[in-house]
Amino acid sequence: MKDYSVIIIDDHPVVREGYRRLIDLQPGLKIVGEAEDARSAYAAFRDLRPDVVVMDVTLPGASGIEAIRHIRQYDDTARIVVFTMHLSAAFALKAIKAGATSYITKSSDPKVLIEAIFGALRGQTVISPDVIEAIARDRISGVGTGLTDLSPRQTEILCLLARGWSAERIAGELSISQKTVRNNHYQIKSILGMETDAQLVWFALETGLLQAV
Amino acid sequence: MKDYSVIIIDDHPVVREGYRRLIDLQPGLKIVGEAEDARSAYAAFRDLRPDVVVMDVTLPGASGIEAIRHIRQYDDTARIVVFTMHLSAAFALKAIKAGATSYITKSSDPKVLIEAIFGALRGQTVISPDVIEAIARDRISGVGTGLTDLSPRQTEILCLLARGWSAERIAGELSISQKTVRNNHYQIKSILGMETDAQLVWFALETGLLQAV
DNA sequence: GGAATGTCGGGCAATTTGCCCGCGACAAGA
DNA sequence: TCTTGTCGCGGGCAAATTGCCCGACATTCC
Repeated sequence: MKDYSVIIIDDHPVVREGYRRLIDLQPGLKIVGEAEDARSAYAAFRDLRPDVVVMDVTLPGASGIEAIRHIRQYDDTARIVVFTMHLSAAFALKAIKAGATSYITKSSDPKVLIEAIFGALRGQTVISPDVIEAIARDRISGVGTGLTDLSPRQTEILCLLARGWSAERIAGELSISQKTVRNNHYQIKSILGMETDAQLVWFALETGLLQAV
Repeated sequence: MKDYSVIIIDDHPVVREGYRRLIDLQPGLKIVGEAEDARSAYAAFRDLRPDVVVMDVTLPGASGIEAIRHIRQYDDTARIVVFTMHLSAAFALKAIKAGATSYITKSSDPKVLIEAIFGALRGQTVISPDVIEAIARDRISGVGTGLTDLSPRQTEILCLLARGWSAERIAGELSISQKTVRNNHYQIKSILGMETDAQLVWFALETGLLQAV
Protein backbone atom coordinates (compact mmCIF):
# COMPACT_ATOMS: atom_id res chain seq x y z
CA MET A 1 0.00 0.00 0.00
CA LYS A 2 1.22 3.42 -0.85
CA ASP A 3 2.14 5.75 2.01
CA TYR A 4 0.19 8.95 2.55
CA SER A 5 2.20 12.00 1.55
CA VAL A 6 2.87 14.84 3.97
CA ILE A 7 4.51 18.21 3.57
CA ILE A 8 5.83 20.10 6.55
CA ILE A 9 6.02 23.84 6.90
CA ASP A 10 8.03 25.34 9.72
CA ASP A 11 10.68 28.00 9.84
CA HIS A 12 12.94 26.20 12.32
CA PRO A 13 15.23 23.55 10.85
CA VAL A 14 15.44 21.68 14.12
CA VAL A 15 11.68 21.38 14.24
CA ARG A 16 11.64 20.01 10.71
CA GLU A 17 14.17 17.42 11.85
CA GLY A 18 11.84 16.56 14.67
CA TYR A 19 8.99 16.07 12.23
CA ARG A 20 11.16 13.69 10.25
CA ARG A 21 11.70 11.51 13.28
CA LEU A 22 8.05 11.63 14.20
CA ILE A 23 6.35 11.41 10.86
CA ASP A 24 8.75 9.88 8.39
CA LEU A 25 9.48 6.92 10.60
CA GLN A 26 5.77 6.37 11.05
CA PRO A 27 4.50 3.47 8.93
CA GLY A 28 1.99 4.75 6.42
CA LEU A 29 3.29 8.32 6.28
CA LYS A 30 5.97 9.86 4.15
CA ILE A 31 7.29 13.39 4.07
CA VAL A 32 7.52 14.46 0.46
CA GLY A 33 8.45 18.09 0.89
CA GLU A 34 9.01 20.96 3.21
CA ALA A 35 8.88 24.74 3.26
CA GLU A 36 9.94 27.42 5.67
CA ASP A 37 7.66 30.32 4.89
CA ALA A 38 4.11 31.04 3.82
CA ARG A 39 4.83 31.75 0.16
CA SER A 40 6.81 28.62 -0.50
CA ALA A 41 4.22 26.66 1.49
CA TYR A 42 1.62 27.43 -1.13
CA ALA A 43 4.02 26.65 -3.96
CA ALA A 44 4.97 23.36 -2.36
CA PHE A 45 1.34 22.38 -1.94
CA ARG A 46 0.53 23.12 -5.56
CA ASP A 47 3.54 21.23 -6.85
CA LEU A 48 3.33 18.21 -4.60
CA ARG A 49 -0.38 17.85 -3.85
CA PRO A 50 0.24 16.06 -0.54
CA ASP A 51 -2.45 14.21 1.35
CA VAL A 52 -1.77 16.26 4.47
CA VAL A 53 -0.06 19.55 5.26
CA VAL A 54 1.46 19.99 8.71
CA MET A 55 2.26 23.62 9.39
CA ASP A 56 3.06 26.24 11.96
CA VAL A 57 1.01 29.44 11.92
CA THR A 58 3.73 31.90 12.78
CA LEU A 59 5.98 32.01 9.80
CA PRO A 60 8.38 34.59 8.45
CA GLY A 61 6.77 36.94 5.99
CA ALA A 62 3.06 36.37 5.52
CA SER A 63 0.85 34.96 8.22
CA GLY A 64 0.27 31.24 8.39
CA ILE A 65 -3.46 31.91 8.57
CA GLU A 66 -3.20 33.55 5.17
CA ALA A 67 -1.35 30.55 3.85
CA ILE A 68 -4.11 28.24 5.05
CA ARG A 69 -6.72 30.36 3.35
CA HIS A 70 -4.66 30.44 0.19
CA ILE A 71 -4.18 26.69 0.06
CA ARG A 72 -7.83 25.98 0.74
CA GLN A 73 -8.82 28.42 -1.93
CA TYR A 74 -6.74 26.43 -4.39
CA ASP A 75 -8.04 23.08 -3.15
CA ASP A 76 -10.89 23.01 -0.70
CA THR A 77 -10.33 19.37 0.13
CA ALA A 78 -6.80 20.05 1.43
CA ARG A 79 -6.14 18.59 4.88
CA ILE A 80 -4.16 21.01 7.01
CA VAL A 81 -2.95 20.20 10.49
CA VAL A 82 -1.76 23.29 12.34
CA PHE A 83 1.04 22.48 14.74
CA THR A 84 2.22 25.47 16.73
CA MET A 85 3.57 26.67 20.02
CA HIS A 86 0.70 29.09 20.52
CA LEU A 87 -1.76 27.93 23.13
CA SER A 88 -4.41 30.44 22.20
CA ALA A 89 -8.13 29.95 21.78
CA ALA A 90 -8.44 32.85 19.41
CA PHE A 91 -5.55 31.67 17.29
CA ALA A 92 -7.04 28.22 17.04
CA LEU A 93 -10.44 29.54 16.07
CA LYS A 94 -8.92 31.75 13.42
CA ALA A 95 -6.98 28.83 11.99
CA ILE A 96 -10.02 26.57 11.89
CA LYS A 97 -12.10 29.32 10.36
CA ALA A 98 -9.45 29.83 7.72
CA GLY A 99 -9.76 26.17 6.78
CA ALA A 100 -7.40 24.22 9.01
CA THR A 101 -8.51 20.68 9.74
CA SER A 102 -6.83 20.41 13.13
CA TYR A 103 -4.94 22.50 15.66
CA ILE A 104 -2.29 20.93 17.89
CA THR A 105 0.20 22.64 20.21
CA LYS A 106 3.87 21.82 20.14
CA SER A 107 3.82 21.00 23.80
CA SER A 108 1.47 18.11 23.12
CA ASP A 109 2.67 14.56 23.17
CA PRO A 110 3.93 13.59 19.70
CA LYS A 111 1.32 10.86 19.60
CA VAL A 112 -1.35 13.53 19.47
CA LEU A 113 0.17 14.95 16.33
CA ILE A 114 0.35 11.55 14.66
CA GLU A 115 -3.25 10.86 15.59
CA ALA A 116 -4.28 14.22 14.23
CA ILE A 117 -2.57 13.46 10.93
CA PHE A 118 -4.32 10.13 10.55
CA GLY A 119 -7.52 11.77 11.72
CA ALA A 120 -7.15 14.47 9.09
CA LEU A 121 -6.85 11.77 6.43
CA ARG A 122 -10.25 10.55 7.54
CA GLY A 123 -11.54 14.10 7.59
CA GLN A 124 -11.65 14.39 11.37
CA THR A 125 -10.88 17.59 13.21
CA VAL A 126 -8.58 17.25 16.20
CA ILE A 127 -7.94 20.05 18.67
CA SER A 128 -5.39 19.30 21.34
CA PRO A 129 -6.80 19.14 24.89
CA ASP A 130 -4.93 22.19 26.17
CA VAL A 131 -6.46 24.30 23.40
CA ILE A 132 -9.92 22.97 24.08
CA GLU A 133 -9.46 23.95 27.68
CA ALA A 134 -8.34 27.42 26.64
CA ILE A 135 -11.40 27.80 24.43
CA ALA A 136 -13.68 26.67 27.23
CA ARG A 137 -12.04 29.06 29.65
CA ASP A 138 -12.50 31.94 27.25
CA ARG A 139 -16.10 31.09 26.69
CA ILE A 140 -16.84 30.95 30.37
CA SER A 141 -14.99 34.02 31.49
CA GLY A 142 -15.74 36.43 28.72
CA VAL A 143 -17.58 37.64 25.75
CA GLY A 144 -16.39 35.18 23.16
CA THR A 145 -13.09 36.36 21.85
CA GLY A 146 -14.11 39.94 22.51
CA LEU A 147 -13.05 40.83 19.02
CA THR A 148 -16.57 40.32 17.76
CA ASP A 149 -17.74 43.16 19.95
CA LEU A 150 -15.60 45.69 18.15
CA SER A 151 -16.56 47.36 14.92
CA PRO A 152 -14.14 47.00 12.01
CA ARG A 153 -12.93 50.53 12.50
CA GLN A 154 -12.33 49.93 16.19
CA THR A 155 -10.43 46.76 15.44
CA GLU A 156 -8.26 48.68 13.03
CA ILE A 157 -7.54 51.38 15.57
CA LEU A 158 -6.88 48.83 18.29
CA CYS A 159 -4.35 47.22 16.05
CA LEU A 160 -2.46 50.46 15.58
CA LEU A 161 -2.77 51.40 19.22
CA ALA A 162 -1.39 48.06 20.31
CA ARG A 163 1.53 48.52 17.99
CA GLY A 164 2.50 51.50 20.09
CA TRP A 165 1.39 54.22 17.72
CA SER A 166 0.44 57.58 19.21
CA ALA A 167 -3.04 58.98 18.74
CA GLU A 168 -1.50 61.68 16.61
CA ARG A 169 0.14 59.23 14.26
CA ILE A 170 -2.99 57.14 13.95
CA ALA A 171 -5.04 60.23 13.22
CA GLY A 172 -2.61 61.10 10.45
CA GLU A 173 -2.58 57.58 9.06
CA LEU A 174 -6.35 57.27 8.96
CA SER A 175 -7.04 60.92 8.15
CA ILE A 176 -9.33 61.51 11.06
CA SER A 177 -9.01 63.84 14.02
CA GLN A 178 -7.02 62.97 17.09
CA LYS A 179 -10.20 63.40 19.05
CA THR A 180 -11.84 60.57 17.17
CA VAL A 181 -8.88 58.33 17.80
CA ARG A 182 -9.04 59.14 21.50
CA ASN A 183 -12.76 58.49 21.62
CA ASN A 184 -12.25 55.15 19.94
CA HIS A 185 -9.42 54.38 22.29
CA TYR A 186 -11.74 54.96 25.19
CA GLN A 187 -14.57 52.99 23.59
CA ILE A 188 -12.34 50.01 22.87
CA LYS A 189 -11.07 49.89 26.41
CA SER A 190 -14.53 50.11 27.82
CA ILE A 191 -16.00 47.50 25.47
CA LEU A 192 -13.24 45.07 26.27
CA GLY A 193 -13.31 45.96 29.93
CA MET A 194 -9.68 46.93 30.15
CA GLU A 195 -8.00 49.46 32.33
CA THR A 196 -4.61 50.05 30.82
CA ASP A 197 -3.12 50.28 27.37
CA ALA A 198 -0.76 47.43 28.14
CA GLN A 199 -3.75 45.15 28.50
CA LEU A 200 -4.81 46.12 25.01
CA VAL A 201 -1.50 44.91 23.68
CA TRP A 202 -1.95 41.56 25.40
CA PHE A 203 -5.45 41.32 24.06
CA ALA A 204 -4.26 42.00 20.53
CA LEU A 205 -1.54 39.42 20.98
CA GLU A 206 -3.91 36.79 22.30
CA THR A 207 -6.49 37.23 19.62
CA GLY A 208 -3.84 37.00 16.97
CA LEU A 209 -4.53 40.55 15.82
CA LEU A 210 -0.85 41.14 16.27
CA GLN A 211 2.02 38.74 16.46
CA ALA A 212 4.89 38.86 18.88
CA VAL A 213 8.11 39.28 16.98
CA MET B 1 36.91 7.17 22.67
CA LYS B 2 34.07 8.11 24.91
CA ASP B 3 31.38 10.38 23.50
CA TYR B 4 30.76 13.77 25.02
CA SER B 5 27.52 13.83 26.99
CA VAL B 6 24.76 16.32 26.24
CA ILE B 7 21.50 17.10 27.96
CA ILE B 8 18.71 18.90 26.14
CA ILE B 9 16.17 21.20 27.69
CA ASP B 10 13.15 22.27 25.68
CA ASP B 11 9.47 22.26 26.40
CA HIS B 12 8.40 21.06 22.96
CA PRO B 13 8.64 17.31 22.41
CA VAL B 14 8.99 17.71 18.68
CA VAL B 15 12.00 19.94 19.17
CA ARG B 16 13.57 17.35 21.45
CA GLU B 17 13.05 14.80 18.70
CA GLY B 18 14.80 17.16 16.34
CA TYR B 19 17.73 17.41 18.72
CA ARG B 20 17.99 13.65 18.75
CA ARG B 21 18.34 13.53 15.00
CA LEU B 22 20.85 16.33 15.00
CA ILE B 23 22.93 15.58 18.06
CA ASP B 24 22.55 11.93 18.88
CA LEU B 25 23.41 10.82 15.37
CA GLN B 26 26.48 13.03 15.44
CA PRO B 27 29.66 11.03 16.04
CA GLY B 28 31.25 12.09 19.28
CA LEU B 29 28.07 13.36 20.95
CA LYS B 30 25.50 11.51 22.99
CA ILE B 31 22.31 12.75 24.57
CA VAL B 32 22.18 11.44 28.11
CA GLY B 33 19.11 13.22 29.36
CA GLU B 34 16.43 15.76 28.75
CA ALA B 35 14.16 18.12 30.65
CA GLU B 36 11.21 20.27 29.76
CA ASP B 37 11.26 23.03 32.33
CA ALA B 38 13.71 25.13 34.30
CA ARG B 39 13.46 23.25 37.58
CA SER B 40 14.04 19.83 36.17
CA ALA B 41 16.81 21.29 34.03
CA TYR B 42 18.82 22.03 37.12
CA ALA B 43 18.06 18.66 38.64
CA ALA B 44 19.07 16.91 35.45
CA PHE B 45 22.33 18.81 35.31
CA ARG B 46 23.22 17.94 38.88
CA ASP B 47 22.37 14.27 38.43
CA LEU B 48 23.97 13.74 35.06
CA ARG B 49 26.86 16.23 35.00
CA PRO B 50 26.87 16.44 31.19
CA ASP B 51 29.69 17.95 29.20
CA VAL B 52 27.28 20.32 27.46
CA VAL B 53 23.77 21.61 28.12
CA VAL B 54 21.67 22.66 25.13
CA MET B 55 18.68 24.66 26.22
CA ASP B 56 15.92 27.03 25.22
CA VAL B 57 15.46 30.18 27.28
CA THR B 58 11.71 30.39 27.25
CA LEU B 59 10.52 27.55 29.40
CA PRO B 60 7.36 26.92 31.36
CA GLY B 61 7.58 28.08 34.94
CA ALA B 62 10.82 29.84 35.77
CA SER B 63 12.86 31.71 33.21
CA GLY B 64 15.58 29.93 31.32
CA ILE B 65 17.95 32.74 32.23
CA GLU B 66 17.42 31.87 35.87
CA ALA B 67 18.14 28.25 35.10
CA ILE B 68 21.44 29.20 33.47
CA ARG B 69 22.42 31.23 36.49
CA HIS B 70 21.43 28.41 38.78
CA ILE B 71 23.44 25.81 36.91
CA ARG B 72 26.51 28.02 36.69
CA GLN B 73 26.26 28.74 40.37
CA TYR B 74 26.41 25.02 41.02
CA ASP B 75 29.23 24.45 38.55
CA ASP B 76 30.95 27.43 37.03
CA THR B 77 32.64 25.34 34.38
CA ALA B 78 29.32 24.21 32.93
CA ARG B 79 29.03 24.65 29.15
CA ILE B 80 25.61 25.92 28.19
CA VAL B 81 24.51 26.45 24.61
CA VAL B 82 21.32 28.47 24.37
CA PHE B 83 19.25 27.46 21.38
CA THR B 84 16.11 29.50 20.99
CA MET B 85 13.68 31.03 18.55
CA HIS B 86 14.22 34.51 19.92
CA LEU B 87 16.29 36.66 17.64
CA SER B 88 16.90 39.34 20.21
CA ALA B 89 20.09 41.15 21.08
CA ALA B 90 18.93 41.86 24.59
CA PHE B 91 17.95 38.27 25.18
CA ALA B 92 21.29 37.06 23.94
CA LEU B 93 23.24 39.47 26.10
CA LYS B 94 21.22 38.49 29.15
CA ALA B 95 21.87 34.83 28.49
CA ILE B 96 25.60 35.35 28.05
CA LYS B 97 25.74 37.52 31.12
CA ALA B 98 23.95 34.82 33.09
CA GLY B 99 26.65 32.36 32.11
CA ALA B 100 25.65 30.87 28.77
CA THR B 101 28.56 29.82 26.59
CA SER B 102 26.81 30.33 23.28
CA TYR B 103 23.58 31.67 21.81
CA ILE B 104 22.12 30.20 18.62
CA THR B 105 18.72 30.83 17.03
CA LYS B 106 16.47 28.01 15.96
CA SER B 107 16.28 29.41 12.47
CA SER B 108 20.01 28.81 12.06
CA ASP B 109 21.33 25.96 9.98
CA PRO B 110 21.65 22.86 12.17
CA LYS B 111 25.36 22.80 11.40
CA VAL B 112 25.73 26.00 13.38
CA LEU B 113 24.31 24.31 16.44
CA ILE B 114 26.62 21.34 16.10
CA GLU B 115 29.59 23.64 15.68
CA ALA B 116 28.53 25.60 18.73
CA ILE B 117 28.36 22.41 20.78
CA PHE B 118 31.85 21.33 19.76
CA GLY B 119 33.00 24.91 20.24
CA ALA B 120 31.55 24.96 23.74
CA LEU B 121 33.53 21.80 24.56
CA ARG B 122 36.66 23.76 23.70
CA GLY B 123 35.40 26.73 25.68
CA GLN B 124 34.54 28.86 22.69
CA THR B 125 31.60 31.22 22.58
CA VAL B 126 29.48 31.10 19.44
CA ILE B 127 26.78 33.60 18.64
CA SER B 128 24.79 32.91 15.50
CA PRO B 129 25.25 35.49 12.73
CA ASP B 130 21.70 36.78 12.82
CA VAL B 131 22.04 37.59 16.50
CA ILE B 132 25.37 39.32 15.96
CA GLU B 133 23.68 41.43 13.35
CA ALA B 134 20.85 42.26 15.75
CA ILE B 135 23.34 43.26 18.42
CA ALA B 136 25.22 45.45 15.97
CA ARG B 137 21.98 47.08 14.82
CA ASP B 138 20.98 47.79 18.41
CA ARG B 139 24.30 49.26 19.20
CA ILE B 140 24.17 51.58 16.23
CA SER B 141 20.63 52.76 16.59
CA GLY B 142 20.14 53.01 20.28
CA VAL B 143 21.20 53.04 23.84
CA GLY B 144 22.56 49.56 24.26
CA THR B 145 19.85 47.17 25.23
CA GLY B 146 18.12 49.91 27.12
CA LEU B 147 17.55 47.59 30.03
CA THR B 148 20.95 48.43 31.43
CA ASP B 149 19.87 52.05 31.70
CA LEU B 150 17.11 51.24 34.13
CA SER B 151 17.63 50.83 37.84
CA PRO B 152 16.48 47.56 39.40
CA ARG B 153 13.44 49.23 40.82
CA GLN B 154 12.54 50.74 37.48
CA THR B 155 12.91 47.38 35.81
CA GLU B 156 10.59 45.88 38.37
CA ILE B 157 7.99 48.56 37.84
CA LEU B 158 8.32 48.31 34.07
CA CYS B 159 7.63 44.63 34.35
CA LEU B 160 4.41 45.20 36.25
CA LEU B 161 3.36 48.08 34.03
CA ALA B 162 3.90 45.99 30.91
CA ARG B 163 1.78 43.26 32.41
CA GLY B 164 -1.08 45.69 32.32
CA TRP B 165 -1.22 46.51 36.01
CA SER B 166 -2.62 49.88 37.04
CA ALA B 167 -0.50 52.37 38.95
CA GLU B 168 -2.79 51.82 41.89
CA ARG B 169 -2.26 48.08 41.94
CA ILE B 170 1.48 48.43 41.56
CA ALA B 171 1.58 50.93 44.39
CA GLY B 172 -0.27 48.46 46.58
CA GLU B 173 1.92 45.56 45.57
CA LEU B 174 5.16 47.40 46.22
CA SER B 175 3.88 49.42 49.16
CA ILE B 176 4.80 52.76 47.72
CA SER B 177 2.62 55.69 46.73
CA GLN B 178 0.87 55.92 43.40
CA LYS B 179 2.79 59.08 42.83
CA THR B 180 6.07 57.22 42.93
CA VAL B 181 4.78 54.66 40.50
CA ARG B 182 3.70 57.42 38.15
CA ASN B 183 7.03 59.16 38.44
CA ASN B 184 8.80 55.93 37.65
CA HIS B 185 6.46 55.32 34.79
CA TYR B 186 7.39 58.66 33.33
CA GLN B 187 11.10 58.11 33.99
CA ILE B 188 11.10 54.74 32.33
CA LYS B 189 9.40 56.04 29.23
CA SER B 190 11.77 58.92 28.99
CA ILE B 191 14.90 56.83 29.58
CA LEU B 192 13.85 54.34 26.94
CA GLY B 193 12.65 57.05 24.63
CA MET B 194 9.15 55.72 24.28
CA GLU B 195 5.93 57.56 23.73
CA THR B 196 3.20 55.11 24.55
CA ASP B 197 2.60 52.38 27.07
CA ALA B 198 2.13 49.86 24.31
CA GLN B 199 5.73 50.41 23.31
CA LEU B 200 6.76 49.51 26.83
CA VAL B 201 5.05 46.18 26.47
CA TRP B 202 6.91 45.46 23.25
CA PHE B 203 10.13 46.49 24.87
CA ALA B 204 9.53 44.17 27.79
CA LEU B 205 8.68 41.41 25.39
CA GLU B 206 11.78 41.95 23.28
CA THR B 207 14.17 42.07 26.18
CA GLY B 208 12.70 38.95 27.61
CA LEU B 209 11.51 40.73 30.72
CA LEU B 210 8.12 39.28 29.94
CA GLN B 211 7.10 36.38 27.79
CA ALA B 212 4.25 36.27 25.38
CA VAL B 213 1.85 33.59 26.49
C1' DG C 1 33.81 63.75 54.36
C1' DG C 2 32.08 64.34 49.64
C1' DA C 3 30.19 62.77 45.25
C1' DA C 4 27.27 59.79 42.87
C1' DT C 5 23.31 57.07 42.54
C1' DG C 6 18.86 55.05 43.67
C1' DT C 7 14.37 55.34 46.03
C1' DC C 8 10.54 57.81 47.49
C1' DG C 9 7.33 61.42 46.96
C1' DG C 10 5.52 66.72 46.68
C1' DG C 11 3.95 70.45 43.45
C1' DC C 12 1.79 72.37 39.47
C1' DA C 13 0.69 73.60 34.76
C1' DA C 14 -0.60 71.37 30.60
C1' DT C 15 -2.59 67.67 28.56
C1' DT C 16 -5.41 63.70 28.35
C1' DT C 17 -9.15 60.80 29.90
C1' DG C 18 -13.75 59.49 30.91
C1' DC C 19 -18.12 60.20 29.59
C1' DC C 20 -21.82 62.54 27.41
C1' DC C 21 -23.59 64.74 23.48
C1' DG C 22 -25.17 65.48 18.40
C1' DC C 23 -24.67 64.94 13.40
C1' DG C 24 -24.77 62.58 8.91
C1' DA C 25 -24.50 58.14 6.30
C1' DC C 26 -26.20 53.85 5.36
C1' DA C 27 -28.79 49.37 5.84
C1' DA C 28 -32.71 46.70 7.31
C1' DG C 29 -37.33 46.29 8.14
C1' DA C 30 -42.39 48.00 8.50
C1' DT D 1 -41.35 56.04 2.54
C1' DC D 2 -40.61 56.36 7.07
C1' DT D 3 -38.75 54.38 11.02
C1' DT D 4 -35.10 52.23 13.81
C1' DG D 5 -30.37 50.80 14.41
C1' DT D 6 -25.61 50.95 13.93
C1' DC D 7 -21.30 53.16 12.59
C1' DG D 8 -17.89 56.70 11.93
C1' DC D 9 -16.87 61.21 13.21
C1' DG D 10 -15.94 64.80 16.38
C1' DG D 11 -17.37 68.75 20.11
C1' DG D 12 -17.52 69.83 25.15
C1' DC D 13 -16.09 69.75 29.85
C1' DA D 14 -14.85 68.29 34.53
C1' DA D 15 -11.73 65.16 36.59
C1' DA D 16 -7.64 62.72 36.36
C1' DT D 17 -3.14 62.04 34.68
C1' DT D 18 1.27 63.36 32.57
C1' DG D 19 5.44 65.85 31.98
C1' DC D 20 8.85 67.86 34.38
C1' DC D 21 10.66 70.10 38.18
C1' DC D 22 12.01 69.76 42.99
C1' DG D 23 13.97 68.01 47.82
C1' DA D 24 14.91 64.28 51.42
C1' DC D 25 17.12 60.10 52.63
C1' DA D 26 19.95 55.86 52.32
C1' DT D 27 23.89 53.55 50.04
C1' DT D 28 27.98 52.97 48.12
C1' DC D 29 32.37 54.15 46.45
C1' DC D 30 36.18 56.97 46.34
